[in-house]
Parts: sequence; C-alpha cells; structure tokens
Amino acid sequence: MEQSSRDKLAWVAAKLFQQRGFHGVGLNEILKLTGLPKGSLYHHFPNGKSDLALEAAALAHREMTRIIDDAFRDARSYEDGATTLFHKLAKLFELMGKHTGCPISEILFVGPEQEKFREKSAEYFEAWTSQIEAHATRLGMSPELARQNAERLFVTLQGGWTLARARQDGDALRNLGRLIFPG
Amino acid sequence: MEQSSRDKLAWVAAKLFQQRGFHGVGLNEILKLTGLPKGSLYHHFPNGKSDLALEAAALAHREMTRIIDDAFRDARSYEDGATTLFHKLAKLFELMGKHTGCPISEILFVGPEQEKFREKSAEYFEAWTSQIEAHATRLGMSPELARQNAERLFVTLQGGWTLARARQDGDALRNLGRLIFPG
DNA sequence: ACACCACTAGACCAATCGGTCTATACATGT
DNA sequence: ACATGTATAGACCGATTGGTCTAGTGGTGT
Repeated sequence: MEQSSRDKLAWVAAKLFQQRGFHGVGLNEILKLTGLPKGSLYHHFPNGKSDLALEAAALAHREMTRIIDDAFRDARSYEDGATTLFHKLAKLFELMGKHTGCPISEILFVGPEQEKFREKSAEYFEAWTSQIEAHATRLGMSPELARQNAERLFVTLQGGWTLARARQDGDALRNLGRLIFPG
Repeated sequence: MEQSSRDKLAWVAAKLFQQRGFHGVGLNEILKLTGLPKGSLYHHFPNGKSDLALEAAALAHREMTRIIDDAFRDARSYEDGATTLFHKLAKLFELMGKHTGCPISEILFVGPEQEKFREKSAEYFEAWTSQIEAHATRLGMSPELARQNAERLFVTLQGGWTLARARQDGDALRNLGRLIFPG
C-alpha cells in the first residue's frame, strides 16, 4: 500500500524542517518534493503551514518515542539502554545527512508569537523524560534517581545532538555514554 | 558615547535571530527596530544578511566568552564556577524574555547549504569548551578529567537551555548543577 | 444515470523577501 | 570654496512567500 498524500507531506515537511527550521522551508519546496499540488496540502491541512508543522512534529515525536522504547526494551541495565539509545540516534543522525537538529526544537521553536507550538514542545519533551524515567524504574532504579537520571539523559541528548550537528560527526552522540557514565 | 550604527544593527539582529532563527527574521524588521535605512545596512555589511548574521554570531560568541570567564574567575572550585555559570545564564535567559535559544545555534544552523556558517559554529563551540577546560585545569583538575568535564558541561548547558526554552523557565538552567554534580 | 464526496490541479493574489540603485547629507582635508 | 569619503535615506526590483479560489477528476452509493 502506498503512503497517503497526507503522510507524504508530513514526512517531507518533517525532514526539511529539521534541516532549516520552520521559517527556512517554503511550501513550494515541500510540494515539489512530494509532487503534490497546493490544493492537496490545503485539503489535508486546512490551516496550512502551521497544521503541517504540528503534524510533522507529532510524527517526529512518535518516532522518537519508538526509538527510546526500542533502545530500552531489551536493555539489561539503565546504562545499557542509554548507551544503546545514543548509538541509535547517532545512526539516525548520520542517515539523515548530519545536518538535522532535534526535530521538536527545529519545528516548534518558531518564536514568541506561537505559544501553542512552544507548549507542544514542552509536552513532547516531558513525555520523553517520563518515558525514560519509567524505563529506569522498571530496571530497578529508585524513583528520585530515575527522575534525575532521565532529565540528565535528556539534556545530554539535546546538547550532544547540537554538538554533533556543529561538528558534522555522529560520534559526538555515540560517545555521550562515556560522558554521562564516568568510569 | 552612542553605539555605532554597525553595532546597533548587529545587536538587534542577534537578539531577533536568537528568538526566531536566521530564516525567521526579515531585514525590514531589523531596520525598523534600529531606525536605520537599508542603505546603512548594506554600507556596513556589503554582503547583506549573511554578513550581518556572522557579525551577530561573533558578538554573541564574545559575550558568552566573557560570561564564562566571569563565572570561573573568582570560583574556588570547578563545581563552584560551573554552578555560577548556570545561574548567570539563567538570569540572562530570563532577561531576554525566555524565548531565546543558544545564540550560535539559532544564528548559524541555517541548513546544509551554508557550510561556512556551520564551521563557525563548530569553531565557537570548541572555543567555549577549551575555555572551560582551561579553567578546570587551572583549578587543579587533571587534563583528561578537565576535557571530559568541559564537554559534559557544554552539552548539559545546551540541553538545559533547550529545556528552559520549552518550559519557559530559567530554573531548568539554574538547576543543572544538581543534575551534573550529584550528591 | 445521477448525486455526492474526497481529492487533485494549478492559476492567481497581496505581502514580504533580500538585494540594488541613485541621491543626499555631513564631516574632514586642502 | 571645493573635493573627497563615509554614511544615511529610501525608492525600486524581481523573486518568493503563505494563502485563496475555482475547476476538474475519480470513486462510491443509490
């Protein structure tokens, strides 16, 4: 079964937004890459670019959620899961061409005007953190330590991603384990 | 003494870029805020928006360098200096309206096309890291530990900044000390 | 056959984009 | 007084922006 026009638009938009941000991508470019006319876009996303961006962010969020679960599902320890996650994201980063930032930040940080966007970003980030927290407790960590480690993992991930992007080197993400788990 | 037109342009541009990114700010908006005509902009920055962005980034870089030095200069320990830095940046973040991201990322991550921008970002990030590293060794830390801690501080800072922006809460930056220095 | 609906198709729009251009103001040196 | 160079001033340009609108297409139910 072929991917629906709606999905195609959201995927292409997500990829482009991650490279140049919300303001850096024009609708025409998205349409050219998908091969769809403008009418289709405004049929599936009546509010235009904003709707499309929100859907692209939701898409990226779901994918990230899946990746986190994949990394921790078969982990024998929290440290093991976190390291796997770093490697998975490094791989993804390289696969995307080493020019992408955190999907959520790039799509949803558009400025002080769009509060709804910013709220969504906070919601997604919190979801990731508590998801990691849940895995940590499941793996035997105490509740307070789990929360703290989850937040630490999140900020490390964000910062590492930025560093990887600047350096054009996925190893900045891969080596985060050594940074966060000394010894 | 009044600020020169060139500096005024760069400062206003830096502030706006940090909120909405390079692509999210038009020249007209910068000109309106500075009160200068377009002729002045292209007189001081012959290559237009790119020149302006590079100067804005250089400005932000110098300021960050100064803040890091201020935080560590009178620190009695590395941990003390890092904590002070977190607090200073939290203050700055709140002063700027809680909507700004890392100046370098926001200004210089414009997409795969502008390699020069990306290279500059890597250069600035490396400068910050080795600056922190130098402070760490000065405060008695071993060379390997100094490098590792400097990188850890950098990624934590980046991630914390992103989190603070999403949450609209400078405390995400202020509390990074507790996250990175457990116990 | 016909109506209905989801979707495609793209012409068209005002507004804004970054950038170029010419004209002018003003200070300084001679 | 005059020339020179720096900087201001803003009209103007083609291209592109996000968005609207009308027309048509194709499948489904009756």
